[in-house]
Amino acid sequence: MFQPKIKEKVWSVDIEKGMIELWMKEGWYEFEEKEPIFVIDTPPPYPGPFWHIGAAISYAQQDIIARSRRMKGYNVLYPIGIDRNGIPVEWYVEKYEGIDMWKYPREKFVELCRTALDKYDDNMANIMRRLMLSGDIDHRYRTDLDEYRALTQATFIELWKRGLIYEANRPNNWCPRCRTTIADAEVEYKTEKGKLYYIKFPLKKGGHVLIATTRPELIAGCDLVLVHPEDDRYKDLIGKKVILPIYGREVKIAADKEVDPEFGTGMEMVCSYGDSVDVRLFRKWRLKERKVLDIDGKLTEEAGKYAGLSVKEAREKIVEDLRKEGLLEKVEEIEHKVPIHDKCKSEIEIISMPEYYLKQVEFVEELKKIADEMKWYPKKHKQRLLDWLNSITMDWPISRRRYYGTEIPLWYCKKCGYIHVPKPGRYYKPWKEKPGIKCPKCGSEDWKGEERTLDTWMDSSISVLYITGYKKDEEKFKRTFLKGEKLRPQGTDIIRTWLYYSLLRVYQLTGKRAFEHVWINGMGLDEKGRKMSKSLGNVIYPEEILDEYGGDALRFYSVMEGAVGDDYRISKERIEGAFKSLTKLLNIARYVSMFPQVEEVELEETDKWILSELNEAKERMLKAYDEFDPHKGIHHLRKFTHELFASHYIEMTKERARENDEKAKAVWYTLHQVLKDVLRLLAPIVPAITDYIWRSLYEGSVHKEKFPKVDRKYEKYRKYTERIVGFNEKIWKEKKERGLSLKSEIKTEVPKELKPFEGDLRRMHNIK
RNA sequence: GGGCCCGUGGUCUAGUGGCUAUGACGUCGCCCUGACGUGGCGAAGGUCGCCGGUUCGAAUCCGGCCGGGCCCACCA
Repeated sequence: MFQPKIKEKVWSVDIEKGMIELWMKEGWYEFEEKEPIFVIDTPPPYPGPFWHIGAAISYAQQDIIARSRRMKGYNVLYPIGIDRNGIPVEWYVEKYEGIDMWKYPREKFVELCRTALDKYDDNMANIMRRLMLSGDIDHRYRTDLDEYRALTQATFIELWKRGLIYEANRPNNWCPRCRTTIADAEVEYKTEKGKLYYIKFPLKKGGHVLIATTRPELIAGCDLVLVHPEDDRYKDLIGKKVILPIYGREVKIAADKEVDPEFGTGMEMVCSYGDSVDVRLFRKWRLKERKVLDIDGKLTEEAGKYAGLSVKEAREKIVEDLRKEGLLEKVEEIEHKVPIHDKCKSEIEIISMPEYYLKQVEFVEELKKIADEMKWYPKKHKQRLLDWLNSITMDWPISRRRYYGTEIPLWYCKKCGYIHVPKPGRYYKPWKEKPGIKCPKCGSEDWKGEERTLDTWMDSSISVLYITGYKKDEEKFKRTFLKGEKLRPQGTDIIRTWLYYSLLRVYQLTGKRAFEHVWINGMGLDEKGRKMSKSLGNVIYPEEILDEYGGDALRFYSVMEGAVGDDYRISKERIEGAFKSLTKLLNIARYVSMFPQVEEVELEETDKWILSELNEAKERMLKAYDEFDPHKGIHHLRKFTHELFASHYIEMTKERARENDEKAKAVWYTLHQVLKDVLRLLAPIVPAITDYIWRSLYEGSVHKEKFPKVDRKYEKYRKYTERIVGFNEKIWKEKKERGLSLKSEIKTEVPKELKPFEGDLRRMHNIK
């Protein structure tokens, strides 16, 4: 009699692995036919040899949302994807194959990229399984599939036909390292120590003025010198001319109130292009652009004798020359911000190139409305999107001069320049395919295929359309995208890229807002609150944690730890603490498993009391799940389980449970009732241990269960909680102080408020 | 320069006007009972960032400051 069904006394990673294998065999989480539908547009991670533990944790948190929605009764569409387009794999191939992309046959290079990506694809999938993501990992989509790229191209073609895409030759952010134009959203700034050079510019009428600049190498591109209109020092010079040092060209002096008289000498030279201010000033003053830099970031013929030098070399050289000529007045050390490419962190130059643009400026107001309509978790991050929307002043350059991306599906007639746009639906590679038609304008068959690819955000930004069957399965699209609730979970770092571009593209294509819910997770930092990076040597890899503590412990830890949307520190010590909680849960179940399951019988007061507290924990936890923030409910649930249930209820009823009468059955019934509900409530967070326990004791799997219903039947019993806990603690303490064992007899009175529980309390404490 | 967020014992965390501020992890004692490699009891540890205001009463509301983080922006 009363033998536990659960044998293990300690939770273990091996049991967890066994559960994962079991689930894989059973094949789970097919998308079903029923409604309501809940769509989760999970960020497809980029494959690589290492996965950041913080990223891994955020996927676990998304899975908790998916599982909790399922248990709430939703049919959850939760696809898993891998993002494979773009620059990182190109670098990887260049580095590990020791080749230069530009000097390598494109077709072969693309093949090498694919092979490299495949190598890490499985690695990612394995970590996802260990994290116990309940999405369809086996049928994960990839953004470089022909089908996916065909959809990206189809959306390009549609927007092209609607006149939202155009080509223009404009100054843009140019990454010399990656040899491509990039969008403002991909630009970051870093603070750097730099030098401010004070240079003498001779005046045409004689004498000279002093101009301060950080970019002396760009003097060749100078087409205007500006002063503040109210600056008394220079009022007389407005309209006069200066002579550029080295080059001898004459340049006009003009007044513009944007000039800060306090900075440098209060006199500014405007060059093509030192920074984004120059770009604006060039447009404003209709200046003549001179291409001083080429695509490799080297100076051109325009720069005279400095042609062929890199920016750095040219700067040193020209400073030296100026010094020799006595034109360098002084050099000042300053800190300034330089724009860098978010992917490769190298400095960006502003260069004019012909690029394709997608209109975005005219959509900003509508997108602000959409930002307001969506529910944000947590609310505060909405501001980041609004800030970004408010800073958009130009359209989105979408063409990239790279190889591993979705090709721009266009051909140009070599004879008459006609642009051929193919029919949507297929995946086109114009750099190696012929369109197979005659030019409708001139009849020529001589075409030049477009060689550029699209910004990878053009692909990723339609993930929610791809997963809901847009342009492929109208029925599915209607049920999921149009009728379902859609959630976008993602990190703070990609609000202005992935989130913004998704909202823009989906709105342009469907006229709808892409999501009802936006859930923003915080970033995982190291134990001291610093970013994890290889250079700091503070990186923790998910495999390490998964091998040592398992996915359940990591998931439980992440829920115990931080509130949604805030950064949090990752601590092994605390993950270990989470693991201990799992062992405690296992042992609670082990105890319960000693007793048979019975039909509901007449309950004693103690039983009703714990059920009232169970309901309280339940209500809090369910509410937390509703708000996609299980953290809000988990502390109370843990307290209920470990303290009220394990320490108080179980101890109070231990004696009664060992009888074999109706009163014992009441305990048995209650024990199982509580355990089942606790398991159901915890199942989304710790899927392995809850299912292990469930399958050991009950029918089926806990993951096929629904959340328990709220039941306030015994609500009034909650008022006893404080007294019961207080009374028990008092007795424990008293026995302790008197050196008595907990089993030994004690003489005391049960307070009259606790009369309903007197029997259980007397047996528990052995009160005579 | 503008904006946003945050600031509770060593660490994490509950708590949006009201009993001596919650709990966890960790630390230090003691104890072990038949679900528990665990558990129980106890101890140390916080002027709830600082200052002022509102109020009978503030961690909680208001203002200012300090500190930390983030975003945006034209300092060449």
